[in-house]
Amino acid sequence: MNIKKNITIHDLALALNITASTVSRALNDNPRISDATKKRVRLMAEKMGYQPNVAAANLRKGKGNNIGVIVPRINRSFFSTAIGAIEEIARTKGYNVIIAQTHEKYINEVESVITMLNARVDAILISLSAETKNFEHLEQISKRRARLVFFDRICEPMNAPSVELNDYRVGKDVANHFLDMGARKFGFLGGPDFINVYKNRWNGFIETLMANNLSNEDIIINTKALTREEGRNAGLQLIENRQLPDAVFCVSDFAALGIYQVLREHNINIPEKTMVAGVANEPFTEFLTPGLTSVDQNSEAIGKAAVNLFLNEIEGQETEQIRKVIEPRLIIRGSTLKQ
Amino acid sequence: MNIKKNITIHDLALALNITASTVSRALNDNPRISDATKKRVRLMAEKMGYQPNVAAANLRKGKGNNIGVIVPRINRSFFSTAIGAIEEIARTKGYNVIIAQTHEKYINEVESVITMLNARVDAILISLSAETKNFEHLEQISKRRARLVFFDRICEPMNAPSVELNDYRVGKDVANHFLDMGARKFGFLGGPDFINVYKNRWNGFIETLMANNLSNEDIIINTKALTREEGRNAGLQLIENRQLPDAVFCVSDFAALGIYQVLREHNINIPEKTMVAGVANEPFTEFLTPGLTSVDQNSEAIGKAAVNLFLNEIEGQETEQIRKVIEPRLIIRGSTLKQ
DNA sequence: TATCATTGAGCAATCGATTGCATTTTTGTT
DNA sequence: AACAAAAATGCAATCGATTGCTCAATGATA
Repeated sequence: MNIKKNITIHDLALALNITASTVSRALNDNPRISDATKKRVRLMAEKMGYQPNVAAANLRKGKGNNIGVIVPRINRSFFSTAIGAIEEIARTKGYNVIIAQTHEKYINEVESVITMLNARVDAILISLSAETKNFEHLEQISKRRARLVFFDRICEPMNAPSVELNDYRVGKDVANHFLDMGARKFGFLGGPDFINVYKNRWNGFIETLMANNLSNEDIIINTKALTREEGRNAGLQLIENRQLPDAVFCVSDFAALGIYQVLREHNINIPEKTMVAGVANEPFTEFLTPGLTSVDQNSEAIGKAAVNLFLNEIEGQETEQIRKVIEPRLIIRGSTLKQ
Repeated sequence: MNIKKNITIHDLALALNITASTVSRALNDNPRISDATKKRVRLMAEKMGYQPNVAAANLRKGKGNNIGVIVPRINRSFFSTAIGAIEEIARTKGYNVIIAQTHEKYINEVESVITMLNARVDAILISLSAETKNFEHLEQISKRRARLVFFDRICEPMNAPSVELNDYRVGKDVANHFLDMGARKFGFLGGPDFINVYKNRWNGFIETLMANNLSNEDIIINTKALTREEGRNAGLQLIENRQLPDAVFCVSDFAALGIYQVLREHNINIPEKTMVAGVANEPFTEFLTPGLTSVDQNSEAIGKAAVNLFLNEIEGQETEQIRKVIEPRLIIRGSTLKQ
């Protein structure tokens, strides 16, 4: 027969002629247990192939060892890299990482939060969906004694621990770079204004222009999706304009790509005629010809910071600031390098 | 005070003046409970904000509602897309998806398997690490009453359900395409031979050439990592050769990229002088100039098939074949299109 | 009306680990 | 040698849901 029942601490106790409590304490390295006993227990556990029943422990302790991560889409370089970083750290601390994607739908976000809470996650690290404007589901989290950490797309009013990119500086750096390259007329392709990320990029961009007595009132296009397709539409709009801008800033690389392609199809030279810059430093940006100037979001650092915010919190290190800002890095490539 | 204890089925039972067993059965839609009672229970559960304690249920039932997914790296377009597909389906069926990455290390794979088993996953969907040659840890899975499904990087001898790309055809299609384009001398940059994926690509490639009375014995480079860096090294090796091949097939886009870049840096025209093709259809391949011919692995289909293999199995639909093969799609771009 | 199904619901044990409190054993002190 | 203090271990309740078995109520049938 190969259907051996799972070994429990009671089996170990029996074999060692001690009680289950002692076994439990020994395995948890409780100081009340002598080193000798601990050693015996561990040896026997090894020998009998003991594997703890996490569900039982969870039930008793009222918590699991899980961290939930909710993002719009997993197969976005930014998110998958952040998740990778999160997983790496979480695992060394004994946490499992449960993932969910919202596909930018509010309803999916709500459901994922509930499911994760039921699965007894100790924390939810979340990057909000584009649709999310109501936050009741997130308030459930603390009521159910789990932690909440925002990253990237945060909800400022909730005042929860959060990690965000310095998106203001994203806009500022790009604007300054454009100015350095001699641009005087600007285009801007932005996203929904209620998402902090997009709002801040816009602010950083426009305020820097204004500080230089310039503006780009005419050529602002706000889109909802920031896909390549939307980028193409925006590009067509630009071309229909009587006068092309010297430089266009897109808050997303994919949208930038759309513009980029339309411009090239219309034989409008990048960067000589119009410069283009995006955000995310997606892998493909490097390989366009010319390369697409973009802003690296330091996704790995963001992921790491997010888990660490949680880990520090439960380890009682309140010293850490509750709101972490990661600095972006402007990657200058051919699309903004005029000779 | 806001520290209300969690509502349990006992609280519901008390409020409804029935027993916890009845509540449990009602919530699980057990036919032994009348519709009237079910309705009352559900209403009260809603009203009191009842949320099940999954740990308790898991403990009692001896299983969780989790699916574990283990891959080399999450932030690879292929894997993140596959995981995305898995998550999407799993969630609709009430499963949580727990992820882990091995970074191609055997030891990480072993540890992840153990942790996941302890977390009571119902299944582990795995794409093996490049180092994995020993499979004891995987045998644990069935002993602990969980299912095992391989995808992409599989272990043939274990004869477990698996989903793989038709990698033989990958090699074959590329070879045929090269032949169509008039190539007669070939380079090949491959990976470790004990990984099914690489072996099959090689076989498909070489056997197609041989069927045409050609070979490429001279120019085979096997590497371990298949990174861009390794690709560059391989590219340099090619150039040092007295005679460049007409076409080079790299079993990975990143490695192909390395070769591609080195060739360009040495002003060797692609495709006129040498054609290059890769595998994975990474997003960047489309945006190189010229575009990099590659083979799409249909990662979404692979992910879907993997979960479904598991889901069908537990739903008792043994009709499905246990070994699924997904067809690749050759994407021809400029890097192999001679005028 | 008596009898037997049938249906609906309750009882109580169970899953395996944890933990407050009690008890036993050991060590140290005078 | 006697006893307090400290160290090590045991006892038993507990976490919340599930489930085999028993019991009660309702209805059908002769």
